[in-house]
Amino acid sequence: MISKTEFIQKLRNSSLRPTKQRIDICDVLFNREKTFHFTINDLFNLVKERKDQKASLATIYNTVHAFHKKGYLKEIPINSNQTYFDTNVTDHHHFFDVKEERLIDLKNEDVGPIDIQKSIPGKKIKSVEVLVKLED
Amino acid sequence: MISKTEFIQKLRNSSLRPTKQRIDICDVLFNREKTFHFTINDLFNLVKERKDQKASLATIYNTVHAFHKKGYLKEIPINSNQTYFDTNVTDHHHFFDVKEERLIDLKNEDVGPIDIQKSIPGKKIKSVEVLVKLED
DNA sequence: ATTCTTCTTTAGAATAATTATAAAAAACTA
DNA sequence: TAGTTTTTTATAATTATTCTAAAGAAGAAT
Repeated sequence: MISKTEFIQKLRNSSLRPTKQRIDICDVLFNREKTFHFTINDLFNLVKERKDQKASLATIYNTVHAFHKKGYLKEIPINSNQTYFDTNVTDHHHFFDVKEERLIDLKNEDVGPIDIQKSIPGKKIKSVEVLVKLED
Repeated sequence: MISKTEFIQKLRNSSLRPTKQRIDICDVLFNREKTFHFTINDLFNLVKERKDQKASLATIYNTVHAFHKKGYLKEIPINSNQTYFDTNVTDHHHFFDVKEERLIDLKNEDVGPIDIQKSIPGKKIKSVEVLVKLED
């Protein structure tokens, strides 16, 4: 359970003003047992459900982008009509159930080390992500 | 160099009528030394450049979807404003240069075997794709 | 060839995710 | 409290993609 004060601290440390909306979004995103996957729309609805506060869709977009930029959220590379984000920013991979449009975490240990034996001059590797598509 | 007749054959075998537009798109897509990555817009422009024939944007969409469904094109899982396709339908992976928005093939051999040590009940693996993001 | 049926193309409208805008509100500073 | 900067917000703009329905092309039957 992360306190409001902690969120305020963290936001300040990231030079993001701790607005009511941002604190609320933090609470929805990071006060959970497990990390989770969401779309902008998911998050918009989750925030809307709360009685205390609401945030406009534009704010959800702004905040998610700000958090992503700061490294508090990870974008999951899949082709979908909506962009998926992940509160698990550690190095890991995903299953994607194409039929149900559902993402499932895949731990690094469940994939084993991936050794990229090719390099591109002048470029370095930023991330290595595995996407495993599932079917019935 | 693949002949028009061959394209017509292949289209017929796939129960796709060999229209002028489809044959032209085949020529643009498959009559090349190397496989390549493209967006709908790229393809639209490539077809437009040709003097002999032009195809509407809707036809480009229709055809790409049809070819994808038949397994002649592969969709590359990345988050971009546009969807990328690949004429290389063999099992392989990609580098994505985020800055230049450029895709580069990564052979299976350059990645080594990927062993997914987790399974989801009732589901089987359809594909395993690695995306390596590059930065400067 | 001619007619009939089915599939395809096409322009344009519709949809939907995302981004841009600019004024009002909130947060910070002095 | 007044002044400055950042943020929120409603709304408009943008853009990739899908839908629609009419015209055109391809294939089949005669």
